[in-house]
Amino acid sequence: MDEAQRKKLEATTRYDPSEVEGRIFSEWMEGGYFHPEAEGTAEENFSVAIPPPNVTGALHMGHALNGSMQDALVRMNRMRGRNSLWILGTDHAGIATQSVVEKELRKEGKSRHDLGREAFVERVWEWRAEYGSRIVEQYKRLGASCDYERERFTLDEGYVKAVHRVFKKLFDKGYIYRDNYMVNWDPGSHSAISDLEVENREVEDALYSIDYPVEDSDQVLTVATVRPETMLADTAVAVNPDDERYAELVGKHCVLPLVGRRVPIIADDHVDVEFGTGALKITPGHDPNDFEIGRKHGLQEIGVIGPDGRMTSDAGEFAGLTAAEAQKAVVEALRAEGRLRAEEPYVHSVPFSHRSGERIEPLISLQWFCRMDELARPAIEVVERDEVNITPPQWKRVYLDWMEEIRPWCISRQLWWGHRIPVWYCDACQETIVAEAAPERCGTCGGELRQEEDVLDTWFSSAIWPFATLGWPDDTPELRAFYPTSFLTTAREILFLWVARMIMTGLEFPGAVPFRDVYVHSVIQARDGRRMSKSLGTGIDPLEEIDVHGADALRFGLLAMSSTQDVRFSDAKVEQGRDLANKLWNASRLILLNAAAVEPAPRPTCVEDRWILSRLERTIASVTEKLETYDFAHAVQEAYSFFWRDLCDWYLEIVKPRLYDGEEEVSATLLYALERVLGLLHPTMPFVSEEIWSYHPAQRGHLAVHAFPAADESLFDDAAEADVEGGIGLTQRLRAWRDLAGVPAGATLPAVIDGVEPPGFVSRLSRFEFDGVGAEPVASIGPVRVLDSDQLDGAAVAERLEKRREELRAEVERGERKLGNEGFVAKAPVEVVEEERGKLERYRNELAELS
RNA sequence: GGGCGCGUAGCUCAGUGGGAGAGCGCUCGCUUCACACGCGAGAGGUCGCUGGUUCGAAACCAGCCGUGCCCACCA
Repeated sequence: MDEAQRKKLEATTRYDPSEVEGRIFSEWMEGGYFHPEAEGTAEENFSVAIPPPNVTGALHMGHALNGSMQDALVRMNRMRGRNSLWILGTDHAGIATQSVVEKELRKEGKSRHDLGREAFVERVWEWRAEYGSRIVEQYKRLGASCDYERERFTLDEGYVKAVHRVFKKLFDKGYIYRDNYMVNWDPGSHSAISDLEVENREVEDALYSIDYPVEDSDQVLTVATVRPETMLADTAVAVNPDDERYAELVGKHCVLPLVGRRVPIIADDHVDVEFGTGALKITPGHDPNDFEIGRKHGLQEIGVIGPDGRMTSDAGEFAGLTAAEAQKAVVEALRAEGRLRAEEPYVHSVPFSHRSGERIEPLISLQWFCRMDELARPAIEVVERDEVNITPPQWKRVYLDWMEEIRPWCISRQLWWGHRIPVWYCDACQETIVAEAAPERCGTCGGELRQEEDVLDTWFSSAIWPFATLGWPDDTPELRAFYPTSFLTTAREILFLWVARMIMTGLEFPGAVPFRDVYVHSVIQARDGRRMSKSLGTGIDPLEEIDVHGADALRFGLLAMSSTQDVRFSDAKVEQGRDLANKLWNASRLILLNAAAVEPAPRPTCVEDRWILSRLERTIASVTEKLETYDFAHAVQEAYSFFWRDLCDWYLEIVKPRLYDGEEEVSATLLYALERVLGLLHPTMPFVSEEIWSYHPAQRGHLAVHAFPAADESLFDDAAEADVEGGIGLTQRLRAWRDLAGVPAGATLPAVIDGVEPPGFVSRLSRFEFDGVGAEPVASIGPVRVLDSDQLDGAAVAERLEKRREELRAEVERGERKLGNEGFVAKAPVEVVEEERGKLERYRNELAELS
């Protein structure tokens, strides 16, 4: 510490994160600490792949929490000397990014179709060049020690190569195929989306009952539906095979009202006898269940609603109407024909697009699919065998259940922004070519080729993130040094969407699990318990919290509030973090400005020294263990409590006289403790710990690459802990007695010791002189006999005394009752009974003294 | 319909069988030479309800009530 530093330390009584954080971060970057060489093996090294945020994204609390946890472990391992890589990058986020740019175009009065595909995609790249680094910069504000030199993007050149390789391989294995199939059509993004991008919401609709006349009879079959407009595409009516009411109708036909088409009456056990009339209209073209039934029975598939959400020409007179308009018109027409039997309100759950928010239109369309069964099997096994460990453990079951039920994945999207599917068609000879790189001409007939228009689901590329970012499919040094990665932290909502798929592709391609541990972190809710969401306006901006309280405060707060359950955002916890940073700063000022010039080392000379060293080392052991097991909430709270309570409230107060005296032993011990506390806290509070470290006499380089403390068990000392904790307890009782007896805060009271001498600090911290003479004892607190003096108010003392007697009587009564219970004495463990006896005796003795 | 959580001090949350805890808030006292983002001392909980297991339950079991999330093709 030079003179300028000393002056600054003396003058700065308040830690100011805004002055520190930018400067410290630049120093880290200049040091190149976050950019490890690709050396060694994945076994020796430590690596984490960040869940890539959307390139359109802004840092939200989920990122901030997840980032704080990853950074804590990455920093801890880096400090331990392991070659540590935290790979960072962004996801091209097909629909989200395309929408942002389309919105921009709309402001200019244009659509993407005005530009054409090529120009539009060019435009999205421009957008990305301008705005795509926002979230990366925000991770820097958080202090995340990612390797910013190895930043990746899911559409960059090498990544495209990896995606094509995966597509080709899966196609060659027969997993990827093209089919006309029922998909979730999102009219908002004009694309198919996967099951996982659909959310069901409760909606109040009307349930219509419609009479379908049975051919050559005066009977009618009444069907119930919430979507009467789809009756135009009905190709059957189904009843349950066991339903006796309709047994003789099966095999006959109905005649569709309005349409006039003959449709068969079929039997299928999907039909619920109890529901409505027990007759179900079958619309294979517009309902997922009906689609399955239709395929099973070989029914015709008619589509009356098009991709634009409007009725097609097959809808006859209703063609051109939107589905909603058609619904009204069809209902009116049915009413007019007297076919509408009933209409009643009906609440049911309806699929909506998670992407655009619009109601999903189930449609049959030509899409690319990936069969999942073969990929899922090994991914199930590695989790069953705990080769991939999921914490908290209840998520293992959830993962396995979902994987057992996995269905084909619709991987094509009707978008322009994304990985264009590497498939080419020859119109001349109808050949389909799947290739990793664009072929020149058709290999069969030499004809012109036309590339598939669709792009891949964004999650298709995210699924290979842990190895594609390391250079796969090439055999790169990075891949050898950092794959498999060490662990993954994630929000539970992407357990299926992303985590499961990474495990599947990891096993299929590099041939090893992508990570050994998956930690599913808690969800931080808004202050009022609702979800944090942009649309609800309930989001809390982490950047604002960083601006106001500092990154360390936010990191501490988020970790502290993130127990395994879901938890509401707590300003108090962030403020607790802010206060801790300030307390660290000020306690460090006390030590650094007063310590003698000595080497930091444990140099205990008395019981208090042995006590604090024991507590320090035990805290290091415990906090470390909690960090390693992803118990971040308890880790930070325990570090807080050791530092604030034990070190500041007690030890620093105890040793101040020795410190001011320039005593070398206590200086060495304090500098040692400070060095270790800074190291211990650095993974969770990197900025303030790094800043303070720059003033520490042992500082030879940055704390970010200084050794993380390993607990020194030789300093554990049960006897010293017991002695000092006894002294602390006595001090607290003495202080409480003074307060309740109305003694002025500054007064020193005379007393004598009758019994075991307490540790030396008790007298000073409680402001009692233990060598008082002459006066009568008026109170007894442990071994301390308080002597009468003119600073005491007799009435208050008497009142205090009586209160204590009351407490003791209650304690004695409690003890007697417990020990009088024969069952307790006979069945409880001996040590528990002995402890009770000891306590009872102490309370009886004290009560006797006071009477 | 199935699954997983949660209900502990005014608030947000710890606490998995032996005397109810933390942070914030509140009350009282401290301009004590690191820190008022501070120091000291307090007040404040029939641990959702009802049964059960146990010498002993906030904790274990059952049921109920309340609440949140995930999954699911009953029109």
